Order: sequence, then structure tokens, then C-alpha cells
Amino acid sequence: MGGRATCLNGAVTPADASVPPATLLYVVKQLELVSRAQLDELLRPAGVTTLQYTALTVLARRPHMTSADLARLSFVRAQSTADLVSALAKRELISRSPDPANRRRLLISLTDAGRELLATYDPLVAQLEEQMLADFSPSERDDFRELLGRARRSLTPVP
Amino acid sequence: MGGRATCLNGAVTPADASVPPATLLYVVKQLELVSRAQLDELLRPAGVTTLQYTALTVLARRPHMTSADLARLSFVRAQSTADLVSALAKRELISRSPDPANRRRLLISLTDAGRELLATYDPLVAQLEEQMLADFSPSERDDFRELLGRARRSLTPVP
DNA sequence: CGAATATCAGATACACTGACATAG
DNA sequence: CCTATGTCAGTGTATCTGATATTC
Repeated sequence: MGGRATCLNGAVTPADASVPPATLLYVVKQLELVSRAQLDELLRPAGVTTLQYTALTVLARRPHMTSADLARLSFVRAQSTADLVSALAKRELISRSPDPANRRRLLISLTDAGRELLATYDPLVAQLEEQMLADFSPSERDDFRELLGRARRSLTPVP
Repeated sequence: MGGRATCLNGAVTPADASVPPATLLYVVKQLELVSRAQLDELLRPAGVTTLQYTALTVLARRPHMTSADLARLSFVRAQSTADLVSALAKRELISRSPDPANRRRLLISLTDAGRELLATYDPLVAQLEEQMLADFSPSERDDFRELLGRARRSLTPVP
């Protein structure tokens, strides 16, 4: 012992320059933490969690998803999305109907109420994203998207 | 109704090019999701969650933190870190002692066991980060850190 | 039979609200 | 008196493991 621990994380921008920088994994986590906190507050009047809202935006873009599809997109087990999906169904923001081609699958659709919720809150979320990118140039925005996407792909296991 | 919903998210890199791209907030979330899934698996033998491990790395870098300090760094309420901190204390990975200068504050220190856990797992986590950045050039790594940090600062509320 | 889907039960972790005691 | 800290109780959400029924 004695000596220093490995000491990876802490301040993202340490005041003390002698301190090693935080890991990039930690900076990603910090960005996700602050954006989730802001989204939670923004979505409070909607009565949905940030995770539930995110699921709605995914369902809006990709019709005919199942609960298991949602789980794979989120890198969690199929059981983990069950509660989330049934909460959205109970609030009638989504509906489910069996896939005629494969009756195991319950295909999820947005209801009108779900679409209305998105129509109301998407502009506010876009505004929050704009705040995040306030001092980014157009090419920096492109770079940021590109780097985030590449990092994600490098970490995603191939099934 | 007819007409399309606002439809922001879905695939990060859609096969169908006619589909609008995902929001950057969503891509950040996806990167955090996949890295958390990988870290969960990596840390399973250690018997700590990804969040607990992250807290340990922060405490290693910043001695004399309190539970409330940790909460502020994570953008959550002070109560939310209480469970996490007492779980780490129960496992004797950290210890707490009152601040002589302000007896309200319970200062957290890593124990030897906590330092050993970090010494064991930090190299594996660094390896995971290396995988994330596999096809990044050195200057792209710098850019990525810079953009992540700026995005985080733009979203962080000033107290 | 094997793989995928949905669901149920139970466990743990995480975060919230609200309340309270204590210290500054 | 007001604020910050720590803690307790209770609640809801999210995730996990394990088991089961159903369908392909």
C-alpha cells in the first residue's frame, strides 16, 4: 500500500492540473447524468419518466417493435422492458396486438395520446439538445455525432 | 389523425436513409447504455455495481468527499447516495469519519480493500475504454473528450 | 427438441418525496 | 432563524435471476 491508488475519476476538468484526467467512460456517464436530470425535470408535467419518453420516441420511429426488440436496443434483458411497456400500455400511450405472421410477438403501436405527448414534448427536448450544443459549430456537431456513433459501435457486441 | 409523429429516435445509423437521424441526446444515452452493460459484466466478479465502482473511482481521486458531495457530482438528491454509501461502508470498501472542522460532515475515505478493488479492476476498465476508442486517432480522442466536456458544461445548471 | 417471446415471482439497486435531528 | 448534512420511512422505477407457457 502506501502510494497512490489508481485514481481515475473525479472532476471532469480538475482545478489541480497535477491530477490525471477523468476516464472518457466517466465523462460519458457525467453527460448522461446531467442530461437525464434535465429531462426528468422537463418531463415531470407529462407524468412519464425519461426512460418511458425515450421508448416512445423509439416506437415513433420504428413501428412494429416488440418488447424484446426494445430490450435489445437498450442492452437489457427482455424482462426489464416488460414493466415499462405495461406502464405505457396502462396509460394508453401505446397499444399492443399480436403479429399475424408470428403469434408469439406482440407488436407495439403508439396511440393518438402517445403521438400527442411526443408532439408536445419533442420541441422542448430539442431545445434542451440545442442548449447542450450551444457553443458547437456545425462541423463540431457532425463530428460529435460521428464520434459518439463510432464509440457505440466499437462497444456493441456482435450477436 | 394521420400524419407522422415527430419521430426523433430509433436506430443510430438507420438502414433507411430517408429516416431522420436520432437526436444527439439519444446517441449519448445509447453509448452510456452499452458501456454500462459491458461494465456490469466486467465488474460482476467484484460484487459491486457499475455505479458503486464509479463512486469508488471518484473517491480515489477526491479525498474528503461527503455523501452530499457525491450526490451533487451525480445530479441526484443527497438521499439517493445514502444507500450506495452505506452499502460500500458495509462491505468495508470505504470508511467514514466526522470532519473536525464541521461535525455535520462525514468524510469518506477508501479502505485498503477499496484501493485493492480499484487496483484490480481499473486496468480491465481501461481496456474496455481502449476498445471503445479502438478506431480513434489520438487527435480524435482529444476532440471527443473536449466535446463531451463542453456538452456537459452547457447542460450543467449553475448553483 | 431448441430458440424466441411473453409473462410471473422474487430480489436488489436506485431515485424520489417527506420528515426529522443536528450542526453551523 | 435559516441552511446544510445526515438519516429514516415509504414509494415507485429499473434491473436482475429463475421459472413457465406458448409458438415457431
